[in-house]
Parts: sequence; C-alpha cells; structure tokens
Amino acid sequence: MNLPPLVQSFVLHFGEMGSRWGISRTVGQIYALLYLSPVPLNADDMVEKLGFSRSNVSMGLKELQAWNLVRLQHVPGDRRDYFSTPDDLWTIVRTLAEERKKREVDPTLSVLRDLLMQNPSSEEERHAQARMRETHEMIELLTGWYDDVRRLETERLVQLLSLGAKVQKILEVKDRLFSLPGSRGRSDDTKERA
Amino acid sequence: MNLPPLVQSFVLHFGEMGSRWGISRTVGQIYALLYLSPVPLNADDMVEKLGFSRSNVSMGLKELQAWNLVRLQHVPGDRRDYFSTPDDLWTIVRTLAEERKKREVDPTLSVLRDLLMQNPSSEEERHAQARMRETHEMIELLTGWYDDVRRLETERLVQLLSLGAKVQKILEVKDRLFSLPGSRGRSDDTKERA
DNA sequence: ATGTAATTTCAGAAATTTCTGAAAGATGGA
DNA sequence: TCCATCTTTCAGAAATTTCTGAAATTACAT
Repeated sequence: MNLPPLVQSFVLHFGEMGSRWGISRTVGQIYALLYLSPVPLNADDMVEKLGFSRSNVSMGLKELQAWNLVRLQHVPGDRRDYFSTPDDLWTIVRTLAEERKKREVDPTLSVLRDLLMQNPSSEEERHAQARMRETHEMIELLTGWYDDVRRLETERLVQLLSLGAKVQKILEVKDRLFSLPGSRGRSDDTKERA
Repeated sequence: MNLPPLVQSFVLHFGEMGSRWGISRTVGQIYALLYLSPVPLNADDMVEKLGFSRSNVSMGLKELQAWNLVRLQHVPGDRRDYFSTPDDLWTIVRTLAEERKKREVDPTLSVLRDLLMQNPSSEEERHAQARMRETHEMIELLTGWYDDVRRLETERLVQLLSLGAKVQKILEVKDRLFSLPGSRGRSDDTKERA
C-alpha cells in the first residue's frame, strides 16, 4: 500500500468497517481513498495506491456505482475513467440511507405485507402474525419519519438534529398553547400524515 | 426445518437479512424464531425446528447474548436454559441501536480523533484531515441526536417520530414568536447542547 | 464422590466470499 | 480499417466465514 500514513490509517479502518456492513474490505478501501482524495482518481491510480489487482478495482468500482456512491468523470485529453465522491458529505449520507433502505427495508416490508395477508392456521401462527404486524408497524413508523426528514434541506435537517430531544420541550409548549383542555393534542398531528 | 409455513418464511427472510448485517444466517434465524415464539425455547427446541447442529445453536445463542438481545430464563423443574426475546419491540430496537453504535460508531470516532491529533506532513494529508474533520463532526452531530432521543420514553419517541418533518413547522412558529427581528433564532438552540 | 443431563469448546470440513490473471470487449484515434 | 489503450468478465485460486461432530466442561441430583 502506497499512501501517506494518515490516509492509510483511515483507509484501513474503513476497509474493516466496510466488512461489518454489506460491502467488502476492498470496496471500503476504495471508497475511503476516493473520499479523501483531493482529485479524481482512475483505476490505475487505485491499483498503485492500494495494491490490489486491476480486476478487483474494476469490480469494486462497479459496486460503488451500483450504490450511486461515486461520480464518473473525464479529464480532457485522457480517455481513462476518473472517479470521485460527492464533495458534500450530506449527499453521501443521504445516498447511503436511500440505498440501504432500498436493499434492506423495502424487501422486508414486502415480505411482511405478504405474510400478513395469509390466513393463520393455528394458534401459533396467529401469535406469529401478531408479532409481524407489530414489526410492520414499527418499520412503517420509522420509514415514515425518514421519508419526511429526508426531504428537508440540509440546513434545516442539521438544525433539527442539533436540537435533539429539546424539540420535546417545544412540543409541550405548543400543546399547552393550542390544545383544548382535556385533549392530548395529538390527534390531528398523527392523522395528517396519511 | 420444522415450522409452520408463516413462521418459516419469516425465519428464512430474517436469516438472509441477517447476513447483510454483521450476523450470520444462523444467528438471524435463531433470533427470528425466538422473536415469533409465544413461549421461551431451549436449545434442543431450536435444533429440532431449524435443523442445524447443536453446537451451532450454542454458538448462535452465545452471540445473541453478547448482543444483549435475548433473555435467559428457567422453567421450574427443568434444568435446561430457555431463551426469549423482550416482549417489547422498542426494547429490541433500542438494544440493537446501542450495540451497533458500540461496535461500529465508537471505534470510528476514536480512530478519527486519533488521526485528527496528528500533524499533516503534506498538502495531501492536510486535505485528508479536513475531510476527516468534517466526517467527525457529522458523526458527532448524529450520535448527539441519538443520545438525546434514546433517553425519551417510548411514548414520547413515537410521538416525535409520527410528527416527522412537521416539527419544522412548529419550529418556524416558535422562531417567529421568540426571535429578535433580524436574528435567525438559532444561536441559543445550538449552543445549549454543550 | 459418582452419574447423568446439559452446555461449551474447538479442530477440521464445508460453504461462501473475495480476489486474481488471462482473455474478451469497448472505445477512439490514425 | 487496424492498432493501441482502457475496461469488463469470468473461471478458478485464495482467504474467510460458517458449521459440525467429538470431546471437554459444567452443574446438579443422588
């Protein structure tokens, strides 16, 4: 591996982390390298810096493209493909969330919906289905929230995240101000979503 | 595999999903089985229902215990170990988040902090460090938020999630009500966190 | 203590995933 | 067109992960 020490440590760490996620060590390293690079890199650059085979780099780049995580560009007068990551880290995070949802959450939701349609033919299956219904509801709640916040502009999103649980306080104020006495002040909020 | 069809489909699906996460197919299946089961199960039950070796089940249970995802219990007059998942799905989700943070995020933060302490010895390293700083900040923002909301009672958390991006609207109202003219109304919100 | 039932460990087998080199396929001049 | 350069594909090699059976360990009852 042919990299400045700081870069190398980062690249190695992300390789390891990569394998805890769905991606391979190689792909993790390629991405880390691109992420830190001040300029776009071509496949041979990566071969040279990371020290694995040309074909492995090719595979890795293909996978990163499937994840929408890299941009392919061209340098004038050079017909090799150059790759880079988006400059804005938020763009990367959003893409990551989107793609993971597509690969992991959506298929699960679809399986759950399918199983919930079927008729339980025993007490055991009835209980299992109840559990699945619960699971389905939680995932819908979570993805519903995600679907909402991903539409926010980054600045707004950051603001919201910085606030953390303090939103809670503001909600309480709002409840006190606008709810009818006796009401919990939630009905209209929760319904509107649908 | 010796399971009612509904249960089997669910178990198989979670086995596959499991391998997209850090856990093996086996572990995923064991957990899915426990999750759907109306009663606690012992290791032999699992061997019988899932059809893999006793030792594999033992390993799987050990891993699930390391993740804090199962409860070990005993039935009177039987000295085998029985396992179950928490009844409350939120408890499971919270544990999952906690453990994943511990395994994935915390080590990354620590590597980043370490690398940010070091002196860049080239323009390339300087640029890389800037990128790492950005990364570090984003992770801190995200985990800060997480740290905040995980303390909420479940009911409050659900309320917050149901609200989705509509909090934004309420914040705008609050800004209009309480900000000095010309101020963006953010300074106190963001500072208070520290 | 001794025996029995249950659990864990662990070395190697089996399966899966990752990686490579060689060959095939593109692409863009001359 | 042909040639040079770059990229992709793919079959098998290498590495890693998962799984098993046998042996070791633990825990409890007599």
